[in-house]
Amino acid sequence: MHTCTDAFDCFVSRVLPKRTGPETVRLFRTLGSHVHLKADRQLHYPDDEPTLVFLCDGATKLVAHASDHREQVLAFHFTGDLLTLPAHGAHSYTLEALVECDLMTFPYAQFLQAAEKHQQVLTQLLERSTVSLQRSREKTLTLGRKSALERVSSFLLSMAERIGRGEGSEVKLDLPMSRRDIADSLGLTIETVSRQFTLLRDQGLIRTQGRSGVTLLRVDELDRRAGHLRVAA
Amino acid sequence: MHTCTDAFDCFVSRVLPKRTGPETVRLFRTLGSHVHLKADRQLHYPDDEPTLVFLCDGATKLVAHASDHREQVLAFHFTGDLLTLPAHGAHSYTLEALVECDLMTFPYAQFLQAAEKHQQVLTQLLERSTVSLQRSREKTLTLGRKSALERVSSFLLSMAERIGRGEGSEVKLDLPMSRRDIADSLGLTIETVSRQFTLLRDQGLIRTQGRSGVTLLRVDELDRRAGHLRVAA
DNA sequence: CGCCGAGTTGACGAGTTTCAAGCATAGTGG
DNA sequence: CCACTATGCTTGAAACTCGTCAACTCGGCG
Repeated sequence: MHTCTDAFDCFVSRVLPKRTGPETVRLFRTLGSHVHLKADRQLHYPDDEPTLVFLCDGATKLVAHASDHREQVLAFHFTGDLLTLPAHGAHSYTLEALVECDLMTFPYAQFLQAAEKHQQVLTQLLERSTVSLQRSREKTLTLGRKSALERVSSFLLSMAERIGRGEGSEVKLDLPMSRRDIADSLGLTIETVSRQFTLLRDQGLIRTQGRSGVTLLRVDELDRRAGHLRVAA
Repeated sequence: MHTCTDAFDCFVSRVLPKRTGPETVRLFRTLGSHVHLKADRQLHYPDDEPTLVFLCDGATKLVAHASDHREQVLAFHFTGDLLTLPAHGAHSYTLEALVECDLMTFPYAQFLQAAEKHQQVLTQLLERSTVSLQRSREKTLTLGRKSALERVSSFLLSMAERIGRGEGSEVKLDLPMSRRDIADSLGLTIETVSRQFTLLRDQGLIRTQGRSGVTLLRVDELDRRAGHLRVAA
């Protein structure tokens, strides 16, 4: 469990550049608010302006809502991630906790204004925004052109990269999100996701332990199932 | 037709902040290269590093390639847009001209380094990157959770916003992309796209003139077909 | 005016969703 | 500590949307 101060220190050390002066730290501290979210709770924020969120500890999902109660998970975030929660437009967006979370929130416009005098902060923001864009683009390809099996394989590989613990040639995962979250992230139904897990298990590419435990046994084969381009070699 | 210098001036006036000193202009000029692309040609660039591209004039598509010759259009760009062409990772990316184009290209890392001393340039980059991310997220929702009719309606509305000419309650569009490009952008086939156009035409929501001309007759109804959230009112 | 490629339309089939039932898992209380 | 229960996950069958294949039409260019 972190205190509010710990959380901010965490933010400073991860996002603000090294050797940030104490007055800069104070500046950003006054802009931010610390929020603690229990699992399955969502962040409340003014819908008329975007919010910058730093995830001090935990895991979250960014959800877009369309008409008819349909939901699409746009991204998952883990400890140390920085994300922008968009203002509501043609669709609305919410940030929901997958597990108990500590986060720092900043009004986007104010943060940006404060950051203008600190290039290194801007650079950090830009870099993280670029990473988010890159992930979003990968997701676009996945949703637009891939089959259910390819999507689930891609998902497992991408999670392995972000929260996997390598053990020899295997990679162990402890997924904080439910099958529903995975389905909403991949544009599938929970039933289809479940069927693909079963398929991969039957083919000996993964093993599952309980609801959240997954072990990737054959990363190379998963890569092929994911429809990744073969490296010309 | 623009000369190389015109193109750069265009870049300066649109991306660099007003009142950029002449030495700054020179700095960025030396980093960039001017490229002229005929329709259907693609930009060649070193695949090991990302490239920053400013579209001085024309229209382009950013395409991601998966295995098996499948293509996904990640984004369309029009005159004045700034975009980042990612380095090849699990998938490869190309930028292709939809019509004759003038563009300026910059090695991303070098540009960023040069920009570090010019906060306003960084701010511009960040702002445009954020817009791209926002568009990409909307696309994610579209591809993940919408039917063919909703996707095509969303597409038409988004194009109307970017390149539409309002005429009374109608909006006229001159689409620079083919049905194949639209299909590749929406994760559908050309046949399905064609069928949705026919449906919307039969319902009196759009009119088509030739291959590229589309007139949106009932924007409100298209909004409903697009699955946008009704504004609570 | 005629050609060629882009776009449209139709019939059929594959893959995913939907609906329904049964099972496992993790948390709860005896 | 173990049975109980609620919830999430898995499995199966039927329905439906969209993709595939094929034939045909239209529009723009020589």
